[in-house]
Amino acid sequence: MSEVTIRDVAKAAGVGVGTVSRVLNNHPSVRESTRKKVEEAIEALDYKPHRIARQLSLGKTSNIGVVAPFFIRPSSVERLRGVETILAEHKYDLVLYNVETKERRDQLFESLPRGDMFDGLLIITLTPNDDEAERLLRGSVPVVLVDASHPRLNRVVIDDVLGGYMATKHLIDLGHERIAYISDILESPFEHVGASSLRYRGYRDALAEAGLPFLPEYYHQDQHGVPQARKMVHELLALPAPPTAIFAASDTQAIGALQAASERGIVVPDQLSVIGFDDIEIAEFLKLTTIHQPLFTSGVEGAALLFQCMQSSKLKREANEIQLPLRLIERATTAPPISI
Amino acid sequence: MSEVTIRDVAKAAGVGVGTVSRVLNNHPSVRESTRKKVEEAIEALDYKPHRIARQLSLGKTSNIGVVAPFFIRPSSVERLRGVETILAEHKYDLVLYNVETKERRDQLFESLPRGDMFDGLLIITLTPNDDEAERLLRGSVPVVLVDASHPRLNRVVIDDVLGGYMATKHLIDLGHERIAYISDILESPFEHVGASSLRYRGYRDALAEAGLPFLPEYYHQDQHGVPQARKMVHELLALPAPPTAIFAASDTQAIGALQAASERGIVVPDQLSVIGFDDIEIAEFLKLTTIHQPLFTSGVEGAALLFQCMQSSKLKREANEIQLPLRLIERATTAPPISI
DNA sequence: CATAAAAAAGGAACCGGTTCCATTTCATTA
DNA sequence: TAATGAAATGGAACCGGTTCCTTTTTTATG
Repeated sequence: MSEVTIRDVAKAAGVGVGTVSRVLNNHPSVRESTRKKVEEAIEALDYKPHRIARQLSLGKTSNIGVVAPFFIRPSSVERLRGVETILAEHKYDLVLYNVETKERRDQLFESLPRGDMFDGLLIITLTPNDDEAERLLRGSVPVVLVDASHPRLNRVVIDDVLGGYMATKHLIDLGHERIAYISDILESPFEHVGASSLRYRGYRDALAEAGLPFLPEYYHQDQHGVPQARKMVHELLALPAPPTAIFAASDTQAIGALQAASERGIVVPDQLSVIGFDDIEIAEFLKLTTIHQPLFTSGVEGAALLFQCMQSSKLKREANEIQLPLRLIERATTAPPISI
Repeated sequence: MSEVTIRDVAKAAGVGVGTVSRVLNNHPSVRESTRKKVEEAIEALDYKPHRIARQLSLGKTSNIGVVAPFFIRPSSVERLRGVETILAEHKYDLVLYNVETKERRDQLFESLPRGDMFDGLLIITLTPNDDEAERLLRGSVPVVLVDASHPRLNRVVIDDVLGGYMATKHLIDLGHERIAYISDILESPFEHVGASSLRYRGYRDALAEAGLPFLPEYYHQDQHGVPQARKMVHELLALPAPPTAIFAASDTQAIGALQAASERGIVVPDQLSVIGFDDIEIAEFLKLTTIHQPLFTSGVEGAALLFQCMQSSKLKREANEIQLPLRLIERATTAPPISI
């Protein structure tokens, strides 16, 4: 409808296009009387500048791109909320790339470094391999990873090994000896080295430190999601010597664990302890013991770091790493095991 | 980095820019040998077309815009998932506009009709007033409302009055006579006529039909969110004659209700029935009785309708309305009241 | 082999902004 | 009042694609 261009405005106001552009961008060297004329013409024609044209001319989009396995992870939503907070401050818009399949992931890593649609890129929970990292570095826009890591890229991370250790240690301290670990698939096609496998390392470390044996049958992995976790825990609880405690690599999976337990009439925490990871919003309501990681904050920090990089994009300094703290939140799903 | 343009490619391949463009767009009239030359040059220079420039030239963005009060409503996430499904099929990208404040809402309704950043606009859970609807209609891109309604705009809706009626009727049928309703603020700054006030109408209708009095003290409203709902329900349960059943306008608020009840040692559903609305993902896990609305489907249908409009944008036919069905899901938070 | 018709290719103009440079207008000072 | 410098303005060129019109090349036909 509104095909009013800057030239139409210029004509209507009886000035040149340059002057109209200067008015639009609050350039100081426009006489007050001229500015008024132009503003009246803009008003009269209901002119609004064409953002795409502006972007092409400026070589700048005022968008930032966010890639995330968005809908399969409630934690992504929380992170994105943090991102949004910063974006709103800077008047940047959000272009969202959701990832649910490996094809989509690869296609994005192929096309995103181009970066013509945004001035900065935030990658959440997807770890690039070395080639991909290289491409991103060569690309024209700054990149920040959140909940993913690569030595050559800016990143906001947590210590997943420590987190796995903390969770397992908590169960050990309560007196558990038969501790299972459930997680999504460690060799995930999504991630180069995923968080779950680092947490797994922490789990193994804690067991080893306590002199507890690692039992392969206590370690299950499947796609991320409540129903899959439920199924895994059913299998665990059907073992001849079932675990007395379960460490789930995410709260989502811990929910599946609680579900399975409840379906078998097993009372948590009396007969089974469950600890999760993330501390997503409903964790509190479910009274789920978990390792809290600052999800919202990770988004805020990631976006802030990205803007910082965008400002000083010239100086190719070292890749920054921001590490956020973890915290054990003891609620009501863990307790000492039943004494025999 | 990659400032390779189509002219560079043309030079390298020893052809004109037009030919390169034709190769890029699979135009038939390019000789096979020429195509090969060009493709080799593209490969050699690692050329990727500049999307913004393409958009300006084409007057088409391959983006669709989605506005939603996104992070305050888990239901929006589910809807967006549906939208994404369709988008991925069509190779469209998603530009997301989150709304958390009235200022932001108004600013968006002011600027979005311009529609230069996307080829179609989806508005979720935000109801435009008549002026805003008019602007949207005059704008250059098709618009579809999801979970919001305006007679002149395309929309995917549910019958909120019926939903409110169904929830209340369920409680009445169980034998409840003291039924409270909690909701977010009816005269919300976000919405012209919000869903909550329509559900409220259904609530009143059901009460009236059953000959039950409407008691103002059984009707509370506050900002949307778990803690606010929790507070409202604490107040309700502290009344001299507290309600025996609560209808919450959303599952999120129902969760707050459950929390408050549990904190007061009131057993659900024996001493208090709670019914929600939406059937968000955790509702099943919480065994929450609720009115199911097709959230995911609403996104799918909304996006599909939008693409349909975008295809046949010329013919200004009537505004379509797609109404999705509601379903009572009886789980474990409602039961007959205790007989006195 | 000449010629007409069809196919392929070249490149200017365009999309709608911004910016830089040249030019005009204004203000200041002698 | 003229000279000088500063401020304000006009508009061509540019950003990097696409497209249309024109020219060149190829193919088909007599």
